[in-house]
Amino acid sequence: MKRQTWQRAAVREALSARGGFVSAQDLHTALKANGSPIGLATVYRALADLAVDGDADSLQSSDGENLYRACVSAGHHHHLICRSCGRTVEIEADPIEQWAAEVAAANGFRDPRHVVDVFGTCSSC
Amino acid sequence: MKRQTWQRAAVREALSARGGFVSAQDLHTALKANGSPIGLATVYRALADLAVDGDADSLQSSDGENLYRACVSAGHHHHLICRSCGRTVEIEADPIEQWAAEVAAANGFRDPRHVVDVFGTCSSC
DNA sequence: AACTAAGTGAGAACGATTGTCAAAATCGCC
DNA sequence: GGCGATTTTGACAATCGTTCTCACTTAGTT
Ligand SMILES: [Mn+2]
Ligand SMILES: [Mn+2]
Ligand SMILES: [Zn+2]
Ligand SMILES: [Zn+2]
Repeated sequence: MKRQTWQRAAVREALSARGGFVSAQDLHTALKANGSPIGLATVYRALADLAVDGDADSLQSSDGENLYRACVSAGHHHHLICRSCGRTVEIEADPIEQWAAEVAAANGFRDPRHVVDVFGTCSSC
Repeated sequence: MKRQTWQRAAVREALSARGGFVSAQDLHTALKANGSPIGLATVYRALADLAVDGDADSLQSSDGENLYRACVSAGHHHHLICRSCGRTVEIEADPIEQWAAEVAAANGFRDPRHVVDVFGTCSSC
């Protein structure tokens, strides 16, 4: 059974406090800066769990880091991410969902998953 | 000026010989298995150059590896990739191109780029 | 309180990628 | 063909994000 620890709560809360996407390392640094003695490995584990449970979105940055963000909308969705400041807008992509399913089926691919993220420069940047 | 070396030619050729996406390490292993004394760092450099020059597609796998593939169709396109055997189909995504541009503009994002890849299990797997 | 399985964390280990730098190879030129 | 300036190579070290190890702690149960 999954146990409730102050560490997981702290990660959850720190992630929400941050607006956009953060790396595990940055979140760990932020937590320590606030006096928390939480371990780095624990932050990694908590974030991975949150992502699995659908409570956080995750994506890899262009330089290979895994970034996490407290999920605001439930269910499947995609992201519009500012490549300068990290500001993120969650977007629906109804036309894409169907398109992905169709193109997979048309080529004999089963169990399709897709990665659809749009990067750009936001109006503030 | 860019010099022509047998190493770059070998990487180019090995990449074409492979059908789908390969990691630098795997391609290096394949080259060595064929008797080539090429160095690993050189394979990394050659692949990066090919990608920059538009002669190879690149993407990061879900576990963070950079994968490369000899580009067959010129211009912008997307991929349908078998997560089991790496077989890749290049696909057009006309509906997505327009959708991405629209959703970026609607949210005030400039200079939009998008990542659209569909993963699945191909009919042979 | 006692028990037990799950969770934690400091540090080691890992793995893909990049940096270093002396030796080797390419290209333009004579 | 030979020369020299410049680029490229490759063995190896270094980086860096992430995962593993394992002794210790703790949540949840009885
Ligand atoms: Mn999201
Ligand atoms: Mn392609
Ligand atoms: Zn921005
Ligand atoms: Zn396949």
